Amino acid sequence: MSRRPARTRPTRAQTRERIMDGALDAFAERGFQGASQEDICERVGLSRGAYNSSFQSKEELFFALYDRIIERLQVRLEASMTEALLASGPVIDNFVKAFVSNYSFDRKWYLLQAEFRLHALRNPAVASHYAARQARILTVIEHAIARVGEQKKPVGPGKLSRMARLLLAVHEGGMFQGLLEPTEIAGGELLEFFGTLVMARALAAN
Amino acid sequence: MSRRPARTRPTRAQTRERIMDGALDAFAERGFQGASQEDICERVGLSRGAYNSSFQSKEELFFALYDRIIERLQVRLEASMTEALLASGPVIDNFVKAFVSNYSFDRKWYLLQAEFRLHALRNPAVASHYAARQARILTVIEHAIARVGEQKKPVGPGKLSRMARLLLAVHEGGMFQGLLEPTEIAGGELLEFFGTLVMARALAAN
DNA sequence: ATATCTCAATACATATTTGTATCGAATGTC
DNA sequence: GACATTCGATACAAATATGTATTGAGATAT
Repeated sequence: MSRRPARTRPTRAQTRERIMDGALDAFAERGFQGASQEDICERVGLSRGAYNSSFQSKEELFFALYDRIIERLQVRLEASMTEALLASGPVIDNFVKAFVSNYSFDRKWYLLQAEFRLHALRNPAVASHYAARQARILTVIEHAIARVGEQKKPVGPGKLSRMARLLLAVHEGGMFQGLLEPTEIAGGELLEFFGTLVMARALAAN
Repeated sequence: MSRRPARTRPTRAQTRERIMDGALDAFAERGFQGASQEDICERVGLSRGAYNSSFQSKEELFFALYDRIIERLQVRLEASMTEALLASGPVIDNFVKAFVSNYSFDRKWYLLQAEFRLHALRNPAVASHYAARQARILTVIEHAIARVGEQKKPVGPGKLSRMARLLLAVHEGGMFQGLLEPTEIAGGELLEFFGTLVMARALAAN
């Protein structure tokens, strides 16, 4: 009989996930450099042994964490984009709404993202990694914009790329300002402002 | 005879400045938390004694450094804005050009700014400080936009505020993307794209 | 069932950083 | 010119973080 005993010990992958959960909180609260191993571990009730056994270096943990976030983000973004484009109503509005509501990561996500950006700017190797990830997001946005444009007039590829980047830039900046001064301006407000007021015109006059 | 000997020792203010110079480099390269006292000091040939004698804490140094940068920035921005508005040619173009060329801090400045933003988001006390500084920049931008708008139709205050924030957001995001992928997109490109193509329309249709 | 192996907790040694104290040189005052 | 004071360099001590080694419990194979 090879009946296995009920598994009591978590799998390797599970503890990795738990460490990453702790790291997300710790990084958000104290920053990448400020978060110590102990810091990360005690948030999820693990010891530094688990940490060092799961990750070779802090960099590796950081990458893994960022990849996990980006992948989830991309999936959600893709889904909501296509959905918005198929829905009824003004396609531009749907598009922006979908973007705001689904790509608006929360505070922790923003902090991690910002942290990773800084890291990328300082380290060329990380920069290419980040750029590759961003490229995937940009592609999703570009597709969406292109399909919005179809209903008016096709958008040239160069312009498409810049518009996608512009949208991303507005989103990042808007998120920050929304987090910094929640009473002054809401998180997605700038992006909606940009989308409805400005971007619609740009496409209309394309 | 009270003839003073030639001063050989730098003034307190001067050494403070030197420490801040070192801090700017160190923070840009290794981040706020990553930069050690030794790190900062040896870049400008001073000892930790000077550091601890000049600044009570790292926070204080950080604030001082940021304030110094923001003040210089504000002055330059104000000057170039009024100049651009008085110059001949399309006022919108002048405005954006002036903004891009004068408010485009270099890599180090961007890194410090980003670092400070993160710090602000994590610390409420710092957040209000940051917001106050940003408000000064926003005011400058708002004035400029208002004056641009005068030539078309007055811009409402609510819209003015959002446009100023939008401009700031685009600038920040554009700077980052330009620094991350210099071969893909130039530093001020997004902002110019935004300014000439999009913002002009928004104002025209105001 | 026994043996082997893996994973995670604990303990230990090391390195890095910071804060404090001390000391010498430069400055300004009387 | 002597004296008190300030500034900045050096030395010292404490705290914190990291990496490695060891150990015990759980899982897998024979």
